[in-house]
Amino acid sequence: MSWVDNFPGLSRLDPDLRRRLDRDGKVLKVPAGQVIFGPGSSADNFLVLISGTVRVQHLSDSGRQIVLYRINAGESCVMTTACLMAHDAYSAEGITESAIEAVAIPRATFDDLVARSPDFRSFVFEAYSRRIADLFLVIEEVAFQRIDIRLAQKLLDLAGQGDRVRATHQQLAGELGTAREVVSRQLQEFRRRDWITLSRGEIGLSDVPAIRALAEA
Amino acid sequence: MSWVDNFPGLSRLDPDLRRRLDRDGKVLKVPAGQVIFGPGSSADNFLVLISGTVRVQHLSDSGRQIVLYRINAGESCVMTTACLMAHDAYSAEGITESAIEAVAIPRATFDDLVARSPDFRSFVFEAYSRRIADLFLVIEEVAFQRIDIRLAQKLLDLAGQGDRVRATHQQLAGELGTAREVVSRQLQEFRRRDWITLSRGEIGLSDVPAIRALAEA
DNA sequence: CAGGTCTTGGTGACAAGGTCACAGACCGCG
DNA sequence: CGCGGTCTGTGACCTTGTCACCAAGACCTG
Repeated sequence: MSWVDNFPGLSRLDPDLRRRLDRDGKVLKVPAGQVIFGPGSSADNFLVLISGTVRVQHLSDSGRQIVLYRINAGESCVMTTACLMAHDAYSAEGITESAIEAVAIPRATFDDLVARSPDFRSFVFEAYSRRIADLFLVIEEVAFQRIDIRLAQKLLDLAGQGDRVRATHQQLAGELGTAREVVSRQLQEFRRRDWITLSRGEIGLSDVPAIRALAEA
Repeated sequence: MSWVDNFPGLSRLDPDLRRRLDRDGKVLKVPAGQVIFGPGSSADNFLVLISGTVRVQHLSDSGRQIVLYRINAGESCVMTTACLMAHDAYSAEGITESAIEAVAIPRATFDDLVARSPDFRSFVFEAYSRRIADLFLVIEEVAFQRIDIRLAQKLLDLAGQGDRVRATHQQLAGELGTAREVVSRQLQEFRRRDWITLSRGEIGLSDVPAIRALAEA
């Protein structure tokens, strides 16, 4: 039983290629809140996440921030890979949101696997496809969607199955690429409608159906 | 002499792989203003541009539009490729801005070249890197940059070496992902400062240094 | 040429969102 | 308890987006 079994896209690989992955890939554990890549740091590896999540965000010169996408367990950091391949500056940074386990696959092994395995190739290209779709969605939302709707979506997203969100207004603003004041005001409006309850660092969702209705408007 | 010679990234290929590209790649000519890919149409080819440019844009439900990037001669449509590989809907459309010549490389040939040639792999990954950087830039601009600065940049960009831009206000709005009225008002402001002259379908740049100063602010 | 129609551009009024300034509430800690 | 740091609330103001409508130019057709 090796980490490779956690990846649906990789489990079909040839036995000897799997052995190669097992042998060359180094398992890393990183605690929460660490910057694992960003402008400056150029790790020379293809990273694949076994557990935990990594938030990828962009910081503007003006100090504002936007979350581009999250890398979840079973996914890989293809974006960084492309930039590393092209020896290019990657203008986003990746931060661990929880403690993570990841496998670092050296560039040479990555290249070899791409060359030898159609399954590995489709693993890589599917990962690209998902990320690009994520970026398109971010552009669509930032350019054309109302902030109240985006905030409602984000609250539901961050709450998951539960009914509360642990985040400061500043953090929510960073998720959406807007300003803290805007989030504060929208949350006030939601509270006025009795959709949520507010306390320091936490938001309780008391009328999920109403929030969902707005999010899907 | 074949089209392959036009591509710096491909000219280093092995002679027999180049022959394979020559044999399997079909040269297409498409007139200006055609939609060559978009939601619905899923061409099963890796496209590479010999001449002309293709504008890739996204249409929102609300009828607004934004230009994501342009594919120039010597570049390829990697984004579509990733989505095709993953059998995924591509939510942007590509439109020829001029008459183009392109080479369509069948999926099987593409896959084979990725497997066999390190040079072809780096051609593909570099193309990804460039596109991803473009998308990051779009997100940064839409989310954080003022519209007057973006409009100034776009005017300089579209003017190229010349001092005039042939475009309607509506088209400029589509470039920037904003509304036509916003562009009209900003252009009025620029004219009030004697930076530009306005006529139907055309903008003359009379004070390029001033426009550049704003664009670089 | 007159009249109709479509495209393009201009503008006022208003709504939504971003910026700035500042105040008050809460938190942990000595 | 008092103090500094973080988090939240809010008013004023500016920029951007939306809506409604009009006018000028282009183009077509009888």
